[in-house]
Amino acid sequence: MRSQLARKPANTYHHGDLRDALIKAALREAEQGGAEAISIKALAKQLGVSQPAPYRHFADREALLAAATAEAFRQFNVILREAMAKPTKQSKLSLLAQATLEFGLRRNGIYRLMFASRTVSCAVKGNELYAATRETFSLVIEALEAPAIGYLRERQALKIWAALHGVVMLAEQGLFTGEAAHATREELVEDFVNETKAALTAAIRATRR
Amino acid sequence: MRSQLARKPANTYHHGDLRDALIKAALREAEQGGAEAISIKALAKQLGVSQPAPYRHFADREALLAAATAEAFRQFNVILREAMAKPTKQSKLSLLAQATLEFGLRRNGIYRLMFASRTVSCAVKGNELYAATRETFSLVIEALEAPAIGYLRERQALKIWAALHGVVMLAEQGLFTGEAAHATREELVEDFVNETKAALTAAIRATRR
DNA sequence: GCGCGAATGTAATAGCATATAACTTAAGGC
DNA sequence: GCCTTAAGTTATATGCTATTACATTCGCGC
Repeated sequence: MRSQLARKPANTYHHGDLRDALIKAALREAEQGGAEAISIKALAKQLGVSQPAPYRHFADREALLAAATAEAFRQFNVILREAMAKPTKQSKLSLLAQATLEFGLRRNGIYRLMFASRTVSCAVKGNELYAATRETFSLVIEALEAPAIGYLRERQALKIWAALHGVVMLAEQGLFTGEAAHATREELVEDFVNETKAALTAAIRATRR
Repeated sequence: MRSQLARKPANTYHHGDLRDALIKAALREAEQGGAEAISIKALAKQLGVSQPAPYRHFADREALLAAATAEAFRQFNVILREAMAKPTKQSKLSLLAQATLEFGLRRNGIYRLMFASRTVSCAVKGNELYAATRETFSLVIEALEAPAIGYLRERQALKIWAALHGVVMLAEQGLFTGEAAHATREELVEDFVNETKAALTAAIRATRR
């Protein structure tokens, strides 16, 4: 098992860990230009193998994208977990929200790959991609720090996730310009976070009575 | 100026309105598979012209996508306007939200084209694409039916837009499954609408005092 | 350690898409 | 009516995906 980003040594026949190297390299490419920037041919050249070699590990380009997307979700999950564990006075939800915004903007190519519908929608139960996305959802629920009340907690998790996702997408597309620029992305995110907290405490109070 | 979806008649040399026909045909393709489904070559074949013919009207594929995206935004704007004009007891904001959700899901290929970052982010001031997206934003502001209070109205418009966009995207990717499925997309959207209204009335009350 | 099957990589090639260059046809102003 | 120019055509270069047939190595049973 060799270093995962390495080219194949010139005098060897087998790369050693091509599958993993392809995924890593694909993510590196996606960092800049999203899914479109991922070319099987280019990756093969980078890694020093012939063009068809990747097809030994992935049925087609879609399969590689799916694997790379799953890996991206896992990396995202790690970042969210770390963010929530940060020792600070801020709530877990606020930390998760800020981390999501930062990831979505600073690593936008990868973020776009993750939500490039075509790929994610091929996530089926039992899939590694399915598992990774479900874990993200679990982390959002965890960030709410609220007890289960019917499915209200799940509902709030979905809402805040959707809101965060929307902010990232619109921001990336330069729709925060003109008059709209007077609200920063961070402000909007904090608004959503506070509304979520308010809705949760209200619901909890309601059930106590 | 001939019918815009028509093929070129076999015995003529000029198509007559190829530019427009290309945009319309591109949107028809995008309806199914988003931006990726748009192929210059395929469009040319459909319209009965040679492959390079489209390049007389668009510098490259990106330019065609940008034009198609602008047209999609204009069609979207028309739909939003019609929805808000519907005679009903519901608020304009609620109508706009429902229309957005429906458009985003039922015509998802086109919706994805519209927000395929690569394209939208090339919207520059003075651009037709820029104009179309700004008009969408204006419609959201209009839907709020609220007076201008600093930039608070714009901020709420951005928030609800982002939230709606997020719901559409997550829903399309099948993330409303499992426990999450207990909240329908329509419910989430209505939640966001109500929170927006509440925030606005609160802000208006605050300034009156 | 030897042999053999499975895994992995290569060379050659087909097919499709973007894009450019050089040439042709039609339209419209003067 | 001529002549510029917009619009379309044929031919072609380049790049990507994917398949087929062939070559090499790994590792496991013996």
